[in-house]
Amino acid sequence: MVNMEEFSYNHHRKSKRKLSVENEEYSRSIKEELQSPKKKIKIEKKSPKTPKISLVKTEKVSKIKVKSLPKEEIKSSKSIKTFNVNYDLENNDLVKKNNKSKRNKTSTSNIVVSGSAWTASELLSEKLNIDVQIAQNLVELLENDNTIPFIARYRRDMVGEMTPEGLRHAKEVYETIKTLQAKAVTIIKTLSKSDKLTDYLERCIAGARSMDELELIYTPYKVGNKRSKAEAARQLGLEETAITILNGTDYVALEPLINENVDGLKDVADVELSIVHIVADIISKDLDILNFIRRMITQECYKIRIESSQSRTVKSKEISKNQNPDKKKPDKTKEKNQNKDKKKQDKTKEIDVNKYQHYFQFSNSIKNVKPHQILALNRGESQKVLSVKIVIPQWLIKQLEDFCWNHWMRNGYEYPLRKFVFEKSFKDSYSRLIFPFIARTIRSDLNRGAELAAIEVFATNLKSLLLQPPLRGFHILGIDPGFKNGCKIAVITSSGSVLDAEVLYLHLKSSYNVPPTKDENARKLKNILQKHSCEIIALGNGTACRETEIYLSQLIKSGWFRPLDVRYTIVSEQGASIYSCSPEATKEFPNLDPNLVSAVSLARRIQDPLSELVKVEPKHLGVGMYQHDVAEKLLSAILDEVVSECVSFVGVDLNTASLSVLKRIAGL
DNA sequence: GCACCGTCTTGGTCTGGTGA
DNA sequence: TCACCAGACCAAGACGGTGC
Repeated sequence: MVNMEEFSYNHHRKSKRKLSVENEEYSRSIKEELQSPKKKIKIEKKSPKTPKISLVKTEKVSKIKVKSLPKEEIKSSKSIKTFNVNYDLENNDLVKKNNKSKRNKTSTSNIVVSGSAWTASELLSEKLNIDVQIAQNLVELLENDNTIPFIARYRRDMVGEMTPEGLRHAKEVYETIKTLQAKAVTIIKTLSKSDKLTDYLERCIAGARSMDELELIYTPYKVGNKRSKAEAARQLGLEETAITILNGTDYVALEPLINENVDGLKDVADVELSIVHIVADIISKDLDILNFIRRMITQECYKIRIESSQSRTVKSKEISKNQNPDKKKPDKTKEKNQNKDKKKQDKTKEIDVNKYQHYFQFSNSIKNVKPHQILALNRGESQKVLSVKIVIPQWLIKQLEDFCWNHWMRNGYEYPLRKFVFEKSFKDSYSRLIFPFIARTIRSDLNRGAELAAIEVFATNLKSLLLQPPLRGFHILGIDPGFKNGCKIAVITSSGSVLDAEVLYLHLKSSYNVPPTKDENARKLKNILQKHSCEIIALGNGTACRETEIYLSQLIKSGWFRPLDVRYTIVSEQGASIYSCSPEATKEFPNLDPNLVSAVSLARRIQDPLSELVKVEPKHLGVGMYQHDVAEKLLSAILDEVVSECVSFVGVDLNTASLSVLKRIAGL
């Protein structure tokens, strides 16, 4: 039997919604009233948009009025009892007791009323634990398309001196709230179209404070898939029988239902199977079960594991590699399968399978698994190298089964058929519906968390990169190294204008005995540096970087550049070539070869990193973890904000700033 | 702003292969 | 033969682009 206390619902709003002891009896009776289909609830809405709803107790419990009231009044009034029942421990108890009186109903009637309706600013204030007024200001600012850097810099007083990081988090929460609102509207529309919407249900939907909660309320009302087994069984007219068996309201015999001319009703086994499909469907969509599962995932996350192994495709590829083709002649069926697998294997052909070696026998609890591991597993899975699965311990499955048993089987007539159908249905429901649902929920939760973590890492790295200290007041020579096409070099002034640009071959020749000082290219390099009094070299870190570095260090060691004191530094080339071919670069350097533009860009990257790096799209700067696996839209939105934030932080000289920098100024 | 279309994602189910 | 598993398939909805 399930110990309900183990599953006390650790909800962040628990304190707000907890059912007070003095209200328990009252709430129970209200709940029974609400669940009774015969009695109607009178609803009075003062504001047509977002009514604040509370249930007002009158003399007779059967008369319940829903009234719109100011928040303070709701809090202070003793005569008015707010109806804040939800899925916590007390409530589960409540639901159990109510079940006795509602055995004949299907699970869809068992809806638990949520908190009162809310406005975006109220929910934002609640979720972020900030003042309602600040939340309201924030919502207004965001609604008016003010960017995070702008708010952080010029509207700080309105948002309680929030940091840019805090504002970004607040914006994310606000976006979620907006999505929640939109989803609630869609659900209400859908339900009203199918005539399933009641005032009560509408309030529940409007009061849902998270996607999970909304999903829980909506799930029992989702239209079944026409192709599903349960729907097919319902088409045979077996739903009523299935519900009677599940609730145990009567003895049922299957023989009278047999019809030899109809598929699914041909014999007792057929009828039984169809009933099992319906019961399995009811179990998987029951609100209390879904609620239990959600708590199970939250509270037992240390016990639920995510595991990965080599995919079958990779395994079979390895086996076929090791096997001697002459030794065994493949039979026809195997040949057919091999052809089928060949396509899949081709996909993994070019992927370095060994990259995923750490994940060939990977196992971790979903609580402890790291975001980068989730992203790696996802990538491995999408490349068909890994197969990832969620593992739920047997005892947890047993607990779920016990919960289901207590939910339906504790009451009603006991007879072997009922017991048999329930056991079979639970097995079917778990394997076909519940487990895939749990796995999907866990994976999507983990993915969401991992994506956010990856974006956060990206944003932090980008910020550090952009805020590197500049090296002002020097002439700088940039080198974009290369073998076949030579090293592209460019000298810039202290203000970034191009003085000289050409191609030299700055690496040791095949005959290593020839010192670089005897090389014509070394002489040319020396002349350029002396001509422009340039002592700093920015060397790109791409192809031929090491060879060019050796060449330069040998020249410096031998005192080749004297009397100049030449030094070099290695600069990241990420995005430089993309920028050099962009329309912006063509506009800036109309007469310069794009290859030489990248050398200019490298020199500018150490002279004024921020001004140069803002010209490149943040995602091309290569400072992110699994950046190609996260939602591109969200990533670019956040990175754009980080860039604006950095530009605002450093400040801009309007007379000299490029268009790319001016575009990033907050508020412009 | 709206309708339309194609593409992608998600949820649910089925099918066929594998190994005990 | 059966249970289990991976992958394929399908339907519905979401989303983005395009044209009016």
